[in-house]
Amino acid sequence: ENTNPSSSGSAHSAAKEPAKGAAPNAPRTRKKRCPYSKFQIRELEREFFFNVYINKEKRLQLSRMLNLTDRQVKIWFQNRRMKEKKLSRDRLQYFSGNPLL
Amino acid sequence: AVMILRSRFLDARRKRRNFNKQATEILNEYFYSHLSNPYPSEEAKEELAKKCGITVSQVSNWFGNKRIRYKKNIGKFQEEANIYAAKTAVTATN
DNA sequence: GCATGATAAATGAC
DNA sequence: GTCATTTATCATGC
Repeated sequence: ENTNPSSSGSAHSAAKEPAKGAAPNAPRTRKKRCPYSKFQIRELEREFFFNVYINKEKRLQLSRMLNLTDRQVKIWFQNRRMKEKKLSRDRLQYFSGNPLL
Repeated sequence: AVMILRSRFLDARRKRRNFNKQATEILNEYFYSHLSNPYPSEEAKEELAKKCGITVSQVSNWFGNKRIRYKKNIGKFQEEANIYAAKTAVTATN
């Protein structure tokens, strides 16, 4: 369904700098958020279930398979760990209210 | 039984419910009275959450959304800003 | 139909 | 690494 909009440059995807070296001012444009496809999410979740922390080799392998950058996979795992922590907090708060236990 | 609670918990997360008028009032009061730096501390968030009857995460969400949407269209919030500016001005003089 | 709350990518401080 | 945040997107309320 979805792949990187920066699909053109395969190897080192030009995530940020569109202009060449010419631009004197570097107002490094923030990369637009692009939601990942169902397939990408499934594979990331699968690996996350295996190991909450991913090593560099699996990260590179996964990034190639999913057409994501190494950095994107790394960030995804960081965000996913934060999500897990928040889920735990919310669960605790929700069930601590003794809904009907 | 546990499954019911679990599903209820999952449902309750993405089903959006508007905050009551009173909570929105409190949040807006804080936001517009700290417009130069609308970043409540963790302690302030907890106090706001308690007063509004919502969670700290919900307070963070509200301020995040408010900051970006205010910045993106200040004109649209001008009327609202004036209302709360006047309101806080009154409380300040008292 | 937008307003609004929650979540998902992406950045930066530390 | 965590974590608060920015931003766009999603899902719902009305």
